[in-house]
Amino acid sequence: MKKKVKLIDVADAVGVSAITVSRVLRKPELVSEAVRLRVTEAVARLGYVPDPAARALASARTDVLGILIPSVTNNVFSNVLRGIYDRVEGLPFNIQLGNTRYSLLEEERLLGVFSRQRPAGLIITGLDQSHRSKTLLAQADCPIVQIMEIGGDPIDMMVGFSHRDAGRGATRHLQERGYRRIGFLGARMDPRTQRRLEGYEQAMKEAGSFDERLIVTTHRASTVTLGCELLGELLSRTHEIDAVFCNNDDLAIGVLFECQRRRISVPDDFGICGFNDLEMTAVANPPLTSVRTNREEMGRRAIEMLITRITGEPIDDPVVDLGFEIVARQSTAGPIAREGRASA
Amino acid sequence: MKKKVKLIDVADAVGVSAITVSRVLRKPELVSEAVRLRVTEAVARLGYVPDPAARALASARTDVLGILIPSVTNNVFSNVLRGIYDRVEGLPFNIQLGNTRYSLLEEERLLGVFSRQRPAGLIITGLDQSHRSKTLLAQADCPIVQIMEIGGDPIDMMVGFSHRDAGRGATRHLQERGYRRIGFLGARMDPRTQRRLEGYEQAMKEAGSFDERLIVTTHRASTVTLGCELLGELLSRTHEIDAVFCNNDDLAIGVLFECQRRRISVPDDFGICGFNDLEMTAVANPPLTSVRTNREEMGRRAIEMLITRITGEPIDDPVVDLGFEIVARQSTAGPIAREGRASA
DNA sequence: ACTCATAATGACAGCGCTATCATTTGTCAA
DNA sequence: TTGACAAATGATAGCGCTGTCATTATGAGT
Repeated sequence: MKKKVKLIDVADAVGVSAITVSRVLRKPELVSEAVRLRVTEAVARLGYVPDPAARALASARTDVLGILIPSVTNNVFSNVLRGIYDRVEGLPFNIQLGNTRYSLLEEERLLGVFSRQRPAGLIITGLDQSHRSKTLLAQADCPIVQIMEIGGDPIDMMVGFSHRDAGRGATRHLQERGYRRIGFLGARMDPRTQRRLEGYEQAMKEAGSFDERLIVTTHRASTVTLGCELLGELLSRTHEIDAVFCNNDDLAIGVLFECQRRRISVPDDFGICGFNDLEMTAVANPPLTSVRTNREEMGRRAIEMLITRITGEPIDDPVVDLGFEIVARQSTAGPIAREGRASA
Repeated sequence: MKKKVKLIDVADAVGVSAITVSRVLRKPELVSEAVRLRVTEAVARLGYVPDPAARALASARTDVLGILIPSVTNNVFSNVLRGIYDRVEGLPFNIQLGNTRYSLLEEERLLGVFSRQRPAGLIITGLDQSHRSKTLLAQADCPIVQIMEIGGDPIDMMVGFSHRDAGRGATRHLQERGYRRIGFLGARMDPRTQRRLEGYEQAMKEAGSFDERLIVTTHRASTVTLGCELLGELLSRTHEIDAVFCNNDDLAIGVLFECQRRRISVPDDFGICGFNDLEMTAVANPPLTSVRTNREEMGRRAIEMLITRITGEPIDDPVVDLGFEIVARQSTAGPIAREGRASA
């Protein structure tokens, strides 16, 4: 391994002081063009790359943007991540990803690790941080964006949408299409799923058709297979069901598969509404209605908000509501008019 | 923001020197038990957390394990990631994730960023690094694991399986089940997909049924919708097709959906074999045959190999073949005996 | 001509920690 | 008792960079 090229090596090569080279790299506007060009050339020629640790130690600041998400395998978060990586491309920042695995304790631990690094900015998922986490965030001394949801007091900034409204909107859509006995299937009951359930409950109560037996939830992570199982569970409780609002599209696809298997006709006998609008829903048979949320945009916006704050520009609104859209497809086209649903 | 607690603060509180506190944290076996206990207590009481930048600068070593993967949205890699995060939990290391987006240039750039941090270990995807990347890796002075594939000379260590063998295995499975005119659908033609195609070609040539028109590939990222489209493309070329080997399960699900739509009977008229064995394949209608690969295990093993090397223990074999398994399900149960396939 | 502001560069210290070597203390064989 | 050696602890000197202030050169205003 050849010896590392340091700032001073570049400086010596050009015949300036180390600090001038540093300035060419950090604040080029402070250096005359002539010197700047010679330094840039020498940096390239010698293959100099700054040492991030030394830089962090000396400047009490890093180029790290810390991201805390609860899962790397969940589609929803990887979509957000893609937006984040997209937007950060070409900018002088580095993404550091923390996987909290839906654990508040792990979130605290990672926040500790991150904040010791004096990040340039932080992105954290959701509104429900622990008290200790909030303390850590308050001390972090960098811009912070909470993503996925909006509501309550932002720690600093927020970008997301109201899961409660989305849950209510999806349920109302089913009601408008003529479904009455609408079930709720929820897995991985994290705070956002919880609020979608609240929206569902509200819509059902408003329609006077709320019934606890229609709600099936589990803390297990959601999968397509689980969608099949949960539908089975729901149907075993009561057959007087004519639609289901699934908390995400994996469950919805599972429900669809299970309906195919049980020869339950979708949407005539049974309506299905998913959540997240994964691309697959559009080509299923029948295509599935789902709630579209712009997750990549959420990632991009979060980065933009951080950058804006880091560069010291003013922010118009610290809370950005990205909204949602009910994408109505055939799976909720409406029931065939008849008394209740024929048993499978 | 309250003032940061430093090593020296802890040392003063206990009445020892800073270096002793450092040793309690780094190499506790060098410190007497009495002192160690008092220091540990003070660390907890004062809430001291070491500064990673200072540590990195002084020791020329970090606790960072750098991971380079081509995509964060692709299931395959997020499964590997999960294994990695699982295995690293509780260990004194931090994962730093780099997203190369299938770009060798971005891989080089990230490798530069990573190696400047003097990581404790590196995990990199695949065998096909650029020359510059290989140079950087050779200079990295830390253990390195190449994941996803095996073959060729390992830079240091490897864990994965032969994609060529897997592609051949899947094709042979279709042949054994009586399918003859077997198409190949491939998206995102990365090196691994390429080698699966080679395996397919080999099997088809061995059976004397190779035909270029049976191969449909694209560089677009694979999606379920794309699976529908590619099947359409394939069928528009020739109707004499009785099965298809899809390069991953997204495509396979899309093909299945498209078959449902075109009323092509699976598996009687048409066999479908996917790749990766996503959980969803097992509950589709009919359940899809797929090639199972243990991706989480791959992540875990990669971490274990790094740890073993970091702690200086000997490694039994630097190349670990995790193999694959053809999970035969109904979608390849075999064609109904008749002349060719009836046109849709 | 002389101040004063501005631009361009440099000297120096120090960020918080650990590697290295030095020193102190305790232990034991001769 | 004494020297030799190991165990425990400390003093010192950086790691590679940037913040801060100082210095020099340049030009404008009176």
